[in-house]
Amino acid sequence: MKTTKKYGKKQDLALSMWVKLARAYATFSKKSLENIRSFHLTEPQFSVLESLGHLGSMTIGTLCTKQLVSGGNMTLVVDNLEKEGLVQRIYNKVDRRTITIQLTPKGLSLFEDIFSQHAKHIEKLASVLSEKEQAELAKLLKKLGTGLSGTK
Amino acid sequence: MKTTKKYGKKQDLALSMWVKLARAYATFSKKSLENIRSFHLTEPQFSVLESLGHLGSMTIGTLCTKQLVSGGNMTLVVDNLEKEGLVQRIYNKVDRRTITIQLTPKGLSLFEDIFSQHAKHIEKLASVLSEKEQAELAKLLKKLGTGLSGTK
DNA sequence: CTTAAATAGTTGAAGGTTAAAATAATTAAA
DNA sequence: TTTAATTATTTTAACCTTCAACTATTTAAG
Repeated sequence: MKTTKKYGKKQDLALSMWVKLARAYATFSKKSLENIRSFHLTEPQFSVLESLGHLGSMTIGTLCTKQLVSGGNMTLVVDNLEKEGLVQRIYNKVDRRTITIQLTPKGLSLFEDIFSQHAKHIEKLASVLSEKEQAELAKLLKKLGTGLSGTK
Repeated sequence: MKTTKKYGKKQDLALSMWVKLARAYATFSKKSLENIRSFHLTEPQFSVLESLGHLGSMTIGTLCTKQLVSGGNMTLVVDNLEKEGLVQRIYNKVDRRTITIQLTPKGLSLFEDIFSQHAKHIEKLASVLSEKEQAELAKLLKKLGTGLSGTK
């Protein structure tokens, strides 16, 4: 294993947990990405389509909040989706600072085509764990994630 | 919640688990990164120093395996660490295709300065969960990670 | 030995990522 | 109202990331 026991019991436990979280995420993410690439999309592009498809049109800023990324980043991802003709920018009349992103017909059609396939793929990957284990893992991850969000 | 229940019970469970894994990782990673940035290092630079400090000098290829990244990537990260005078390339005589990366005195000194601080920081973040929960989470994450590694 | 295949690392192109600075528009304060 | 502060998005610079093509070296086959 990576972390040699050198920092005391509590710290070793925390470091070990963090290493395993990072590795599990990296491995799962890589497998998921293989599937996404087969649709000729990048991971962040896919996530944006997913948000728009499931929740409807929203502003750049809202997309940033959902995906936990910076504004500069989202500008580029939306640019690239727009080049592909999958989304379009709608300039709002009410508040002219905001821009709403919506799926084009092509984008909506793609969304509908690929998401059930993708869900099947995720299910298959997760089946490394039993349903009970998945539920327990989800519970702990949620506690960790939400607990951290409030941290300084 | 993000995933609206539309894909059947098993798929919803898997999707929900995957969303929580991604969020917990993103949040923990962001908090950890704040600490790393205070040492004027990027995350991959920090990881390379960690490997070299804990495990000793190794080739570019071995670093790639440890960090699960591509060769082209590691070339750049090592370039940037070399510019900072933290590591150096050692051209091997035995097999002239390989290059060993080792810490400079400056790099070793930095490693020794920052790792106990970083371990404390990770411990603090992880303390959102009890020790028992951390152990349980680590166990499930390990099973997921190693189980996936063998998947097609 | 000579050629072919495999291995280690670098390079270049295309995207993603952040932080900081710059624009533009809205809201609040004096 | 005029000015100041805030909000939404874009731009830029620096770094990370992968994949595919390329160089150099080593190993294996004939």
